Amino acid sequence: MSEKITIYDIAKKLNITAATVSRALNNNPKIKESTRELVIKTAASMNYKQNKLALALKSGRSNNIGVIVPRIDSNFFASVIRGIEEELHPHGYQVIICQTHEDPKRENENLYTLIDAQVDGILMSVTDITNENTGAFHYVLEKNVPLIFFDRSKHIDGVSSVTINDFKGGYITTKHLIDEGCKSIAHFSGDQSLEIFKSRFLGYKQALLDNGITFNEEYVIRTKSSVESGKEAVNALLQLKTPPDAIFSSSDFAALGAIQELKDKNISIPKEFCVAGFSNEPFTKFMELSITSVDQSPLEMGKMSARVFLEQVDKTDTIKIEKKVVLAPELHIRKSSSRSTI
Amino acid sequence: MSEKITIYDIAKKLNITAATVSRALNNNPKIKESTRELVIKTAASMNYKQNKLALALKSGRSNNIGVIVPRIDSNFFASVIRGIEEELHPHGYQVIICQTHEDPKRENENLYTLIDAQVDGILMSVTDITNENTGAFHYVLEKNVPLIFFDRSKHIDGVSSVTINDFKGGYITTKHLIDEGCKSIAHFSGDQSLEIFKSRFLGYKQALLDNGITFNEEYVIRTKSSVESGKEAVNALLQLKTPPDAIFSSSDFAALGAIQELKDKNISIPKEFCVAGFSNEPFTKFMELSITSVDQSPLEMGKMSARVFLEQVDKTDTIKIEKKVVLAPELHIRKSSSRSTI
DNA sequence: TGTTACATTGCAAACGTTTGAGATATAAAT
DNA sequence: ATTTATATCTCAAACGTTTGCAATGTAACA
Repeated sequence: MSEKITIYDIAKKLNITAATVSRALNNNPKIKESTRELVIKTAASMNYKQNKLALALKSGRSNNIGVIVPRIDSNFFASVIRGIEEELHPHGYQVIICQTHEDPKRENENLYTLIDAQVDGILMSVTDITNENTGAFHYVLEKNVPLIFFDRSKHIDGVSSVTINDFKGGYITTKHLIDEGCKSIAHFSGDQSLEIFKSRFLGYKQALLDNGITFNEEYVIRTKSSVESGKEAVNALLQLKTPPDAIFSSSDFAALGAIQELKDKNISIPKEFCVAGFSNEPFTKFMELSITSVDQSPLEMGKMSARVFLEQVDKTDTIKIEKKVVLAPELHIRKSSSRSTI
Repeated sequence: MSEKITIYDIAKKLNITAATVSRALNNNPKIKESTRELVIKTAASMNYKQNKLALALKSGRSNNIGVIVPRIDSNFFASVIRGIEEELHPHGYQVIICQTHEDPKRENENLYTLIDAQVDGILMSVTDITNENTGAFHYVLEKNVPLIFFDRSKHIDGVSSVTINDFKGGYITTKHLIDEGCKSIAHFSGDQSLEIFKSRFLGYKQALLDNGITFNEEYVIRTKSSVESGKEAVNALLQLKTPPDAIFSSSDFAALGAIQELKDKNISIPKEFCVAGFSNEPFTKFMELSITSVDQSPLEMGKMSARVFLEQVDKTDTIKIEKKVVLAPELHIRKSSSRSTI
């Protein structure tokens, strides 16, 4: 049943050689038009399909690209992947996805596996920037496989990245809270070994300074990206001698947790307390008390990463162009921080 | 820089043949222990990496599996993919993802592309069951590549599937609404050419009949899975001579739209009107007025699909085992339909 | 010493394609 | 008629593995 037919089968049928068949199918100009047509026609009639694996082995290119993310079931990463897939699909690339679950070991393992599987490029979001074991990354670079970071990046020579301006995201959000009349603004931060969280924090801090508000170390709390974590954090804040009157959270989930807890304590939002999140998760705009949040345009980020990859691939120049694309964050102001419109 | 080293390089260095190297590395018992150790050691020292493409060409197995979904940036599909990836990763499979955007043409194209890329199996959610052009599916089956449907399935001989019991999902949800005292229950349905929507509708209908409520054709509205569509639909319902007092929606998004519109019209939920959705999207439990919804356990569905694939692969028996796994839906009762707890 | 058995290793084909270099044929130019 | 150029095609190697079969070596046994 369904035996694989190769260019040899076509060649035998037409009494020509496999090389001619190959050239005919690849539109090589050295082939006479009439034979080309004949080959193409009989190839079709014999239901010939090119063996991609053989081609990959011969050419060394698999037409696969690898994408590594912490996890795929998050709106942000799923959207980025969608962008990547949509941009690369027309170019004949298939997308292989890997998850790290925030584990540097898994990250390394995925990198090695992808390279060993001969992918033509790797697009990834780093899990832990402090991980000094950059062996896997250099393994990628040695093999001359384009490597592109998106969102969570790491400074490595010759590696391009597509990120958003997290500093600005933190800045404009904090500024917005100040403009709404908030006097003491707290901050929920993620793991600051990741540059995105560091930058959001610095943007927050700078906005405070620029507006004459003294920075208070006590107001910065390390949270995880979960509702529960947000609840715990806001409770810690409320037990301070001088609790804040606003929160800029690096996570929409933590922001939601804070809001739920504040409501439980009958603290009115946004009148007494304002909250803003980050990522523009779908639920933030669905809530009755919709949540102000920073949009990271994940779809665009994915497409842009893919485009950077396309520029990079095929450039066999040893002079790698290191491209740094920085997208602009967009603050979506909603009820959780809109005192003016009430 | 970084020349590819092959088993021939190792062989040359040790003055043995490549075949021996290959066997040594693959733990073939015909190789003397001492040479095996020697080979392994020098392979490591030379930084040898097996060429997966060559292996794939030789064996005909790529160690890739394809996953086709309508779109990846939906919580449900992303979670299924996560489940698939986590189950298959330990077995050395990589996951290639493709999107159809509900377009049967794209679906066919993806099927052909994946087969041509020599994947070892295809796990997919169908876009349109009425699509009579089953050529691509048979192409897959001819090649003897395991094909497994998840969630949205299609009846094809020899194809396994992993779904949830949508009929039951529709039934228990409707029954729940009846138990809460709702007398006239409307239904938002998706494209009934898809079995999942047909089944949910039938479950809904059956529950009505079993409880002495006459089925009313007017109460069934075809919606898209969007907030906007839900708003339009509920408005249509409210303009009927005898509007319903509850909605069982096949989409959480449409359910949300309905709720927003009902609130706008000052109709109290759940006192005057109950709403229940389907899919258990994250936002349903985050809302202040949390939304009752049917959980489809996507993670479990993904893992189960992967397991079915693993059972199927390697079974070169022409007798294909056609396995139909049906998971149980779980109703998460929340505020939007809980009159009793108020 | 010759035979047998067994453990190791080598040889070469196979997977299906691409591609540089050589071969043949055809036509044009001298 | 001989050379030159060009168009078209064939040969064979290469990509890096795996694997059936043959070959070698060694030890035991008769």
